[in-house]
Amino acid sequence: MAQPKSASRAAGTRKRTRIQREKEEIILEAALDVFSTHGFRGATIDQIADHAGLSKPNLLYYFRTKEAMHRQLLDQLLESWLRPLHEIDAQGDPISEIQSYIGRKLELARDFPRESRLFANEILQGAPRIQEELVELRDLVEEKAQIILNWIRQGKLAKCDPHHLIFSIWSTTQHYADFDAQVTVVLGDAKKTKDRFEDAGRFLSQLYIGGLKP
Amino acid sequence: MAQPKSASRAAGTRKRTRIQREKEEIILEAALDVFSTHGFRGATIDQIADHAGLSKPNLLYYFRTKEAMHRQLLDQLLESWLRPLHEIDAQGDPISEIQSYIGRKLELARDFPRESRLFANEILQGAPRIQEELVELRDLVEEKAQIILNWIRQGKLAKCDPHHLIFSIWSTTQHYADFDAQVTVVLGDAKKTKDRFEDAGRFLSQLYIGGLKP
DNA sequence: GTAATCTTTGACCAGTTGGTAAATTTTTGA
DNA sequence: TCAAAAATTTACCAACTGGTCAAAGATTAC
Repeated sequence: MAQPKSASRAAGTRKRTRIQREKEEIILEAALDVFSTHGFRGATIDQIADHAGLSKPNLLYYFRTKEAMHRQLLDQLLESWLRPLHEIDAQGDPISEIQSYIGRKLELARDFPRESRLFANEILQGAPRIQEELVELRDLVEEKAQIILNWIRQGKLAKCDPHHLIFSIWSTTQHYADFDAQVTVVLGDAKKTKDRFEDAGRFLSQLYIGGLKP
Repeated sequence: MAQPKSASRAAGTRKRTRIQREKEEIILEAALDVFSTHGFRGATIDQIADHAGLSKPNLLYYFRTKEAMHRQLLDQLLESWLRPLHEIDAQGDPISEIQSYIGRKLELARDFPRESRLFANEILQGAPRIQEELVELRDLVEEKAQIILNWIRQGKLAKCDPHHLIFSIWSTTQHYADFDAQVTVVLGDAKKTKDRFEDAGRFLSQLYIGGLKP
């Protein structure tokens, strides 16, 4: 007999079997595909099951609800999402710290566009399922905003509002993942993804060096 | 007897009655609310009907399908959406042309956030319903990119990729509408919307003046 | 080998969804 | 005023939705 109580508790404490680990990974991969392009409400369990090549009841054996899949994806996402901001070093050179922050964010947008869109969908729809996590994000932003303010006070950076500086970096970098459909039409299919991100990196580098030099 | 064929053809050629004009406006207003927060697939006709204070069949008397409402919203949107870019004047002063373009885009984000989110939702989901319209957008971008390139050749603007310049302006300005839920958490509820957009305007002004001056 | 456990499936269900049909009520124009 | 047109409502439907259940099939540990 099935034991959904333990098996489907993906983040459970009981040790998971090999099959559990494999199937859960397959399911999350499929769920990421579907959630990131249709949003939570627009996605259906059947779609995810199709993508995963599993039956619907089989999916629900590993994750008790659609929301459980969504939640686990978001939880996994947020950690890696905040890491680049975390890595900003108060001891480093301000301009190059910000440059490499932009570089790391661009890499994330290039290598994990689905994750970016999953997050964008959630925020766009009012962030109903990640209010708590956003508080964590706010605290991290506050911490880094203070570092930036100190840099400004020390005359190492042009005077500016650090919050809006961070917002602008988020938006310009994530734009290439979230609005990929638009970017592709404007630049033409011919432009390869790799070139596109290199061009973007050059442009943003120049923009922020010019705009932030004291 | 009802004549859905003509009445529900919202953009029809037959002259519309007073009631038709009023109700269609009410419905589109409600549809904008719902579509912009849930996306096309996530929105239901019942929700829109509730928002509009009408019965579901009554809604479908004015718009034959859910898709018809969505399409009309997008059609109306795109014109006003492209206007700020249209207004960039090749004869004007480059830096101040770009400054006022940013200003106009920020105003749109402030005054029409739902429209911005409707558009964002559509692009995020791969722009399945507005591929044709995006081609129009591409041509306009190409035209303005040429103007910017000329400015650069004349030494009036720092050398940069005009496409990515436009992308960065789109993303930084629309961010305040599309990611409002996140911005509000980070800045705190206390910060009034008006102040927020003024701060953003100041920051972006500085960033682009510094980054684009030749 | 075999019993206990884990995995998968097919049949099913109640609620929701987009949309329809016909009858009724309201508005309009002569 | 009154009939034609327009607007609204009630009742309805088939397809889809998230999710359940019990039974059958596959693995595992001894």
